[in-house]
Amino acid sequence: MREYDSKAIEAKWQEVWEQSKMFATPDTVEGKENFYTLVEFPYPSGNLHVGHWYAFSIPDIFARYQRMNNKNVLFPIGFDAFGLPAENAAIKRGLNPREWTLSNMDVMRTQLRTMGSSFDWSREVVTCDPTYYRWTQWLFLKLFEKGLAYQKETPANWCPSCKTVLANEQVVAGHCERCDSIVEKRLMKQWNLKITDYAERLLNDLESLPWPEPIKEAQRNWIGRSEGAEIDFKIKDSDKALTIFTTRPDTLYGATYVVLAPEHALIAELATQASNTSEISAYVQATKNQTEIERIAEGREKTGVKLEGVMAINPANNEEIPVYVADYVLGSYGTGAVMAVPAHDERDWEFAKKFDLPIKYVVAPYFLDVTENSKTRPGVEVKNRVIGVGILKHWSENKYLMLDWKNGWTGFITGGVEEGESHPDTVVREIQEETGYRNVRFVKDLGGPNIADFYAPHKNLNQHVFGYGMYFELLDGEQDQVADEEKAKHDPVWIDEEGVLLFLEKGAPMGDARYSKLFWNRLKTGNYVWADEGKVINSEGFSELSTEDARKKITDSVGGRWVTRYKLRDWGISRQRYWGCPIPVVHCASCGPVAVPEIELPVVLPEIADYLPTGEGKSPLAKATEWVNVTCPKCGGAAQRETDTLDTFIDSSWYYLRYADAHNTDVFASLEKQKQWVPVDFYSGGAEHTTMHLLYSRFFNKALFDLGLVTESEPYVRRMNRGLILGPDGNKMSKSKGNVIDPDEIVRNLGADTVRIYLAFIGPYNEVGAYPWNPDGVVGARRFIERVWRLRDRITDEATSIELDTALHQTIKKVGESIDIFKFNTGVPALMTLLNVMEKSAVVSQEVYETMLRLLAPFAPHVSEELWYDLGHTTSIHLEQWPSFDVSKLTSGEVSIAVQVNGKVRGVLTCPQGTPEATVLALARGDQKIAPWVEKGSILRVVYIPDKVLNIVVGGD
RNA sequence: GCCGGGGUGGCGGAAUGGUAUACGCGCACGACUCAAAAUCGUGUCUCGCAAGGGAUGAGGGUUCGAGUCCCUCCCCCGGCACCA
Repeated sequence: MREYDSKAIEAKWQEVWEQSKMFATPDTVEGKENFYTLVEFPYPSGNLHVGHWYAFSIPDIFARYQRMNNKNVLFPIGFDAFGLPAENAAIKRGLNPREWTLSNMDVMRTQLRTMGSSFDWSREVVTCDPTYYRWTQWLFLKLFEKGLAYQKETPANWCPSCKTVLANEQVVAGHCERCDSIVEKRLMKQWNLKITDYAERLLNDLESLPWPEPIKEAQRNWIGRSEGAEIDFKIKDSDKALTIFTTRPDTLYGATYVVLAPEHALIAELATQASNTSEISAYVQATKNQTEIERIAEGREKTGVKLEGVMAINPANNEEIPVYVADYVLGSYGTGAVMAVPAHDERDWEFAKKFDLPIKYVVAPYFLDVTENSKTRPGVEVKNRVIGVGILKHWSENKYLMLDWKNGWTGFITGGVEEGESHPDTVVREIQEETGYRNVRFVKDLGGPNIADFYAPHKNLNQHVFGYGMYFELLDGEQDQVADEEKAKHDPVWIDEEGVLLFLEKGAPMGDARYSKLFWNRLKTGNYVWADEGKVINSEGFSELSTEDARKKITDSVGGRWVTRYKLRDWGISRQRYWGCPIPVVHCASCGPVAVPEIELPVVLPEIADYLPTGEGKSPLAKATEWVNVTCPKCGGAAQRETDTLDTFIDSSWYYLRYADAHNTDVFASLEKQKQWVPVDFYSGGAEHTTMHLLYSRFFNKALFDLGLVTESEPYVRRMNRGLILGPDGNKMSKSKGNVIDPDEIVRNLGADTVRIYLAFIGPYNEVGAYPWNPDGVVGARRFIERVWRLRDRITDEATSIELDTALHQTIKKVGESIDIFKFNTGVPALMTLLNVMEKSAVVSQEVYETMLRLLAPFAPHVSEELWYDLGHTTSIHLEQWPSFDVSKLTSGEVSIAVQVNGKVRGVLTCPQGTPEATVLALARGDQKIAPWVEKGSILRVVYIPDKVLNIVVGGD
């Protein structure tokens, strides 16, 4: 047979499929279910890279598979064509952004075809085309009418290089996501969408979506729902009060100062009351002008200024506490003011340490012992005990003194505090009594109390213990005699630093071990903050309540309000750019912002000569004065068009709807067509869009749903984030590293089918992995196709072996399952394994070979088509049905059973399928390899997993 | 720091709690060839002559049986950056 010429074959079939419009999708097909497979559409950057191949050619396998399973599959494609790169090209190279974009799209269309992808090009959507953005504008106006789009003067992220505003989400660690410049803050009047109105629904509706849990979790965190209390703190000598938000009102008694965000509205008023007005305004001014990056560069060192002479009153205990302004409190979250509880919040702790503010402990770590031996016993007397826990260091070595109790317990030196005795005195006394050491120096307090409940068997008491930790150093080894009575109870042992925690965990009652460990960690790390739950202490009538219990009770007692807050902020959608969808609004001096009448849509983006931003934060469109100046649609007076354009995330928030009805000139998508296709059955895209595009799009869809414009409240049924293809060196591909793989070149040399097979094979597509491109590995994929090609010459009409038949049916099952769950990296190997069996078989029937070709067709569409026709068929293999497997042919009737003795495999028996346990056992005992192991003892138990494993448990002797 | 995902041969990776290392790459040897490439065949976790032992980041646990489930710890990758 002739050579496998991938280039000629692929060109030929791509042409045939295109001419015959094989993949144009009708809206309905008799007897077929509709199935909508969507891949995030590309930005027309100019060139397809390997990442695009991974993004589009792999879901193409899935689309083709669904078609062979009798589905009417919509697999559309288009371009997310508005965006900054076009504008940058215009500015830097003097090109026309539209022409730049359109010519890039032409190049990419050609490249996309070389994949052999089965896109329906007849529904192509291009967001910069007026026939598309007409509807983007129309939908924006619907949201505007509904009150979901509004203008707001807000501090915006300002990129001095792009001369444009960025969304919070587009700022990466203080830098512009696109150009990497340092981002500043600037006040601007901008359009926003009220996504926060939908926070609750966006969160709750995640519940029933069959998405991967990590994606749902990321959205939950992004929405950031938290419940807490709003509590008013009165200002002394003033009728004012400030409202703080806290998720931990249970720590109210520990609040020792209050902090306002620099943006807080009350600062101006309070500053006049303070004696250091100018210092305060200087600080506020300084933080305002600070860029995000400067805040980070500060190394997170806390800064702030006290409002001298201004005191707030803690409503819980009426204590007067100072008020600070500090930038570690954010104006955009909660109420922009917090109560600071340094004992139970890391940030407050740092700030309090720096400004020497009081620290008050109001939550005790609480440990309830749940181990069998020492959990509290019902009906047994409960005794309160205050104990001192002493960590004692050796006088010359890095070792610590611990007790090894005869009852199996372990721990530091501890002792009950007696009436009138100080905590350190207790521990010093215990050290002398229990170990005889005399010369001890108290070094520092390790805090407390930590509370624990456990059962003490030697006293037959339930102990309710308040533990206080202390650190001591031994001055020398001078030692008294220890009483015999003490010696009988425990041995003192010196444990080196690394061994301390291990020794504790070995035998201490769990409660004891955990609070002892806490004291140890405080000693080693200096971190005294307890931000977790526990028992409330030092809080008047609320002491001894669990923190959870105390939250609402303390809130109620001070007249606080229980509220729900979200991290999610409204979506800023104004962009001071040219190359975007014009916002269809006219600003009138007397009527305010007025919607452009529907009949005048689209507001067409005018051609302009100069694409540079004005530099004052206005879009270059502001320079198109003829376009800008219009009459007000409402009053007929002079008015100006809005010159900002829309965030491109708006364009991509509804494109999946347009694919369902791409050519409709009356509506953006008719309800009838929507019902046929929406929701999207499967949506594949990049992990970077988990919280941006994916959340925006869900919001947009829900808003349209409420307007009766769409039929589904969730747009995407199944979602998968794909991974990344790295360069051969294991790094992200980049021109500077010189590790970029050019797919065009590889397709030219090895063929599109080879690249598809290799990408499918490289790793699991259902996980967000990163897979290095291995140039040798690609050759393996090519070799596989060539072997399939060569095998064609060996096919005959004779019947094939049972062995081959079994392998075939197993492969049908395996490959289908692998595609269903997007683990193509197990499907391709299954095909390779089948090929290995076929090559070794004396006879390969045409039927078996053709079945194998059908399994291969979604992966390698060109070569399978070529071979299919070569075998005499006159219609495309891609119109064939996916083969079905026969359950009875999945095994050859013989199975190999692993025989284990005490869990270790000692031999393998080949038996007819369904052999009963007794027979297998008898065979095992008669097997000369297995028998000696069985005979080593008497059989205690036999576990038999039919057709798989026989485990013989042999006992003692 | 917080959140999420992972640690299995030389490499990419496979494995409903049931014979760990499928499949591919690489490597070694052999066949074909004057020779090479291509192709085909055999081998390839590790220690051991063998019988057998040991390995899925480390340590413990549950189980007849653990890469898989539970606990403690270490390390790597991705995302977010003071969210009260």
